[in-house]
Amino acid sequence: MVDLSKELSGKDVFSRFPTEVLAQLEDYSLSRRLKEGEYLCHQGEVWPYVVYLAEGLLNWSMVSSGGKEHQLFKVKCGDVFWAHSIFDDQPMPASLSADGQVLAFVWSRDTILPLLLKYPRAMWDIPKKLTGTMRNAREIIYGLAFQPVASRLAGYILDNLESSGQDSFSRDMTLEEIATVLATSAEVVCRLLYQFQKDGILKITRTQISLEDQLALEKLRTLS
Amino acid sequence: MVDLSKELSGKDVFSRFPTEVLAQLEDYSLSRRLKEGEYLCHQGEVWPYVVYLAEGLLNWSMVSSGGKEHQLFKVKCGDVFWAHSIFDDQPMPASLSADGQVLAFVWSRDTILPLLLKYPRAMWDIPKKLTGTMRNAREIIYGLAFQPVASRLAGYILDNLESSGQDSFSRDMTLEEIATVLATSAEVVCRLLYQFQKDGILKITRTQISLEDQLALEKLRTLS
DNA sequence: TTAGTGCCTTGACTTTTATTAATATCAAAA
DNA sequence: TTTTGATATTAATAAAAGTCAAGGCACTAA
Repeated sequence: MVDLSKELSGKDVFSRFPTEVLAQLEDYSLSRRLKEGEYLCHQGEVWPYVVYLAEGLLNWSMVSSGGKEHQLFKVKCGDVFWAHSIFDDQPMPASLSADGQVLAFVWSRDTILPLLLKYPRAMWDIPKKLTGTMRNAREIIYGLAFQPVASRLAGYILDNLESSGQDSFSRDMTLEEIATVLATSAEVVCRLLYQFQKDGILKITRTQISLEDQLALEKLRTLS
Repeated sequence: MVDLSKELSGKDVFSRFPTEVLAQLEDYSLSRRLKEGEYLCHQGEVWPYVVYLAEGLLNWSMVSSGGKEHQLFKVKCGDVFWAHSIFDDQPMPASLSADGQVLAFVWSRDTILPLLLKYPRAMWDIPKKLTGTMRNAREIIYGLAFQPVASRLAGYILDNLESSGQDSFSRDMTLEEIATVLATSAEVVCRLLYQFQKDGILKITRTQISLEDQLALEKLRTLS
C-alpha cells in the first residue's frame, strides 16, 4: 500500500503542512485507478482538482482546432499536478489520460483551499510550482515553433537515452506517437531517423535506437 | 498625479487587501519612468518584482537561442505583472522594455510577500492570475507552432482593427516589427498583405490597412 | 533641389516539411 | 503455417515559408 502522507511530505506545497494535516488529507483523498487510455479529465471540462500520481504515467495532451492531437508532456509517477480549473474555474485546456496502469489521488478545491488559506506558506509554493510549469511549457512549445523537426527529434532521443541510462533504448512508442509529441508525421520521423543513421549519429533497427555519436546529436538539438 | 491605491483596488490580488494596506503599498512603491526602448528588466536576470503599469506599454520579448528576437505580448496600461523571479528566484525568461513613455510602479518580494502571507485571500488570486497568463501564452505560442503565417497575420489585423474600433487603421509598426510578433520575416508579411488585397479582403497603402471582407479574414484566422 | 536613409515591394531561388501512396516487415491469431 | 492487422519504410510530389538581392518610394536634412 502507498503511504500517502509520507510521500506528500516531500512535495512542494504539501511539505509545508503539519503532519496532522497531511494525515487528514490522506483521509479526504479520492483514489482513482485507471487503465491504459482512460481519462482522468477531458479538455473543455471544468475540473477543479489537485492530483498526486502514485503509480503510472499521465499524458497531458490537447486537440488543436485543426483536430490533431498533440501530447505536450507526461505527468510522472510521484508528481503533483494542479489542474487549471482549480484556480480559475475555467475549462481545462487539455486532457489527462492514463499511460499504462495508473493510481492517482485527487482532492477537490473544497478540500484543499481551506487548508491553503490556513497555511499561507504552503500556498506560496503554488505560484512557484506554476512558474516552473510555465517555464517548461514555454520551452517545449517554443521548441515546436522555432526548432526544426530534426532538432526536436534529437532532443527527444537524448531525453530518452538519459532516462534509460544506457547507450541504446528500445522504442516503446510507435513512430506515430513520437510524431504526436514532436508535432510532425510518422513518415518524417522515420526519414530523419534513417538520415541520422546515414550521418553516423545513430544505429537503428525497427525497434531499437542506439547512440553512435552523442556530440553530434547534442549539436543537432541546439543548433538552429 | 496617479491615485495609485485607488487604481490598485480594482486589480486581482490587490483588491483583497484592506484600504490601509493599499495606502502602505503606495508608500513602499518604487516608481520608474522609462523612455522608448529602455528596459525594466532583462532576460536572464533574476528580478523578483511585481509591476503596476500606470502609463504606456511594456513589450515582453525574448531572444531565442538562434539569436532572433520575438515579442510575445505587451503589458498594457493598467495591467499588473508578476515577474517569474518573484516566485522561484530563477532568471527571467524574457525582457520587459518600454514601448513609448512609461510610468511603472514596482514592489520587491520583500515588500509584498509579508502582506500576502497575512492576507491569504489575496494570495489565492495569484495562481488564478498566473493560470490566465498560462492560458494566453499557450494560445499565442501554439498559434506560432501550428497556424500558418497567414492565419497569424489575419488574427493580428483583426485584433488591431478591434482595438482601433474602426474599419481601417494606420500601421504604427513597421513590417519588421509585425514580423517579430508573428515570428516571420518582413518580406513574407508584405507579400501576404498584398495577397489579401488581391483576394479582396483588404485594401492597403504603404501605411494604411482597411478592411473589405471581415468574414473572409475571420475565416482565415481560424481555418487550418 | 539633391542626396541620403529607412522602409517597402517584388522576384527568383532554396529549404523545410507535409502529404499521398505504394510497399515491406513483424507479430499475433487462426 | 497462413492470415491478418498494425506498423514501418521509401519515393514522389506539393505546399509553405525563408532568404537573398535588387530596386522603389517617401521623407529629412543639407
